[in-house]
Amino acid sequence: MGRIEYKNYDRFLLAVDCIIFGFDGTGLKALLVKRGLEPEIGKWSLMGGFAEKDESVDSAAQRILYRLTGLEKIYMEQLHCFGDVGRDPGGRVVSIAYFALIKIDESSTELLNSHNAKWFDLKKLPSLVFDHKAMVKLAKERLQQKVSNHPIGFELLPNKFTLQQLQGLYEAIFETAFDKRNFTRKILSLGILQRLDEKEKESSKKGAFYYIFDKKKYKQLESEGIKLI
Amino acid sequence: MGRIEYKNYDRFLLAVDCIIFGFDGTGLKALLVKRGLEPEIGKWSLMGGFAEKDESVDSAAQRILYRLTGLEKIYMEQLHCFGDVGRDPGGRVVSIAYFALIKIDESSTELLNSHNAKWFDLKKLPSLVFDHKAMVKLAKERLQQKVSNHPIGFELLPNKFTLQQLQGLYEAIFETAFDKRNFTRKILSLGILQRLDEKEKESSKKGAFYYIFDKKKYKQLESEGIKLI
DNA sequence: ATATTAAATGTATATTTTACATTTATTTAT
DNA sequence: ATAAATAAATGTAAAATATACATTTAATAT
Repeated sequence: MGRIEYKNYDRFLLAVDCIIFGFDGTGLKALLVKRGLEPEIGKWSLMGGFAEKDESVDSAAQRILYRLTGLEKIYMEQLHCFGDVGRDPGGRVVSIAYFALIKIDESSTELLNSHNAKWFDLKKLPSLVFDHKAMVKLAKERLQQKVSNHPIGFELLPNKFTLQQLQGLYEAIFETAFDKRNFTRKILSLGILQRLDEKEKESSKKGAFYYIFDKKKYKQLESEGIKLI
Repeated sequence: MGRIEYKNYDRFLLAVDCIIFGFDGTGLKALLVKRGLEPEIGKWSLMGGFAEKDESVDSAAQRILYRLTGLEKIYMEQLHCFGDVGRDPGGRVVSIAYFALIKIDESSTELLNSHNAKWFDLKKLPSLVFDHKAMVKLAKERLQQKVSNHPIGFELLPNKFTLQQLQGLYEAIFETAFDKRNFTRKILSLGILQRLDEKEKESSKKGAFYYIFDKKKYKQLESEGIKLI
C-alpha cells in the first residue's frame, strides 16, 4: 500500500558503531578493534557493523556488542547519528553511534582476541578510522554528563568494590581529583551503597571495606536522576 | 575501490523529523503539519522529509526546517535516531529527529499556511502519526535538560523581552511556577542580560523594562554550560 | 491629589558545598 | 609482646547557594 509512496527516495547504508567503555582501576578505557575490511583495513576502529532490514537499530547495536564481547543485558545508550556525506570514503554510510559500559573482566577474552580487539586508555588513543575519534570524544562528554546525574558508574566496576575504587573511577571519568572525605560522604549519603563485612586487603594493611550497591534504591535514583557530582 | 565492499548490505530510507518549538507568551508550542502522503495522509505530524544522498543528515534537517518556516541559522540540535522496525507502516524508514527553537513571530505565515501547519500547545497535542508523540516527549525532556544548563531559552523569545516574559517561558518549559524574586536575582546574576531604557507598557501602568541579552557573555556561558535552573 | 496596577526589590534561614588533619585497624618487623 | 608502618576511616567550621516570604515604587487614569 503506502510502501510504494516511498520508492523514489534515496536509500542509505546504516552502520552502528559502539564506544565500549571499561575501567581497570587506573584509567578509563575504550575497546577498539582492527578494522577488517576496506577502506582503511587494518586501522584501529570502533566495533561496528551494518544494520539489517529486519532488526531495530537498537537491536543491531546489541548484536554488534554481543558479537565482540559475548555480553548481553549491558548498559547501552544511543549517542548520536553521524551523517556527514564524506565520513566514510567507502560509501554513503550513516552511522548511529552507541556507547556501552561493561565490566572489563566479564568480556570473553577469546572473542576479543579473535577480533583483534584491545583496550586503550582514553588518554592514549591511537589514530582511528573515519570520524571515530569524534565519536569517542562525544561519548566521553556524554558519559561525564550522564554519570553526574545517574548512578551508572557502577556498571563499570566489579560487583563488589571499595570506596577508593569508586572514587578512582569518577576521577578517571572526570580527569580530576576529588577530596576523599567529601566524596565518601556524598556517595554514602545517597543511601545506595551497602557495606559488606569483607575487606579488600591487597592495597593496605588495614584493608578497605567492600561495598555493593542496593539495586532497589539504585533504580529509584536512576529514574529520578539525582545529582551525584 | 572500497565502495564495492559494502554492496551487499541492506539499505534504508532515512527520514528527518523536526520538533519545532515556539513560545507565544502563554504556553510552550510545537509546530505540526498535516501529513501530505500515505500512509496516514491528513493526520497531524511533525514536519519531516527524506534525506538525500548528497547532503548530510544535519543539512537535510536544516532544509526541511527552512522549507516549512523560511528560517535559516536557527538553533537546532539532533535529538535521537528512531529505528524500530515497524515504526512507519509505509516502509522501513529510520528517522533522525531534530529539535529546533524558533521565534514564533519570525516564521513565514504564508509558508505555514501552504503546509497546513499549526502551532499546538504541548499540553494539548492532537494524536500524531507513527512514533511522533514519543519524539515530542523526548524532545521536551531534552529541552528541559538543555535549558537547565545552557541559556538557549532566549532563542524562543523576541529580541527584547521583559523579565516576566522570560520567567513565563521557563515556567512553560518546566510546567512549574518559580518565585519571581529568586528567579530574577538568579538570571540577572549570570550577567548575560542587558537592561534597555525602554519599557513594555501593555500589561501594566508602571511598565516593565525590556532586556536584551549580551551575546558575548552568552557564548561564554554556552560553552561552559553554567547551571541556570 | 488619589487610586490603581503590576514591577522592583531585601533579608533571614536552611541547605549544600568546600576545605582541611587526626585517629584507627591491621600487618610486619623487632 | 611491642613498635613501626601503612592506608582507611572519620569530623568540623566556613563559605556559598538556595529557599521562603511582603513591602515599596513608578507610572497612569480618575
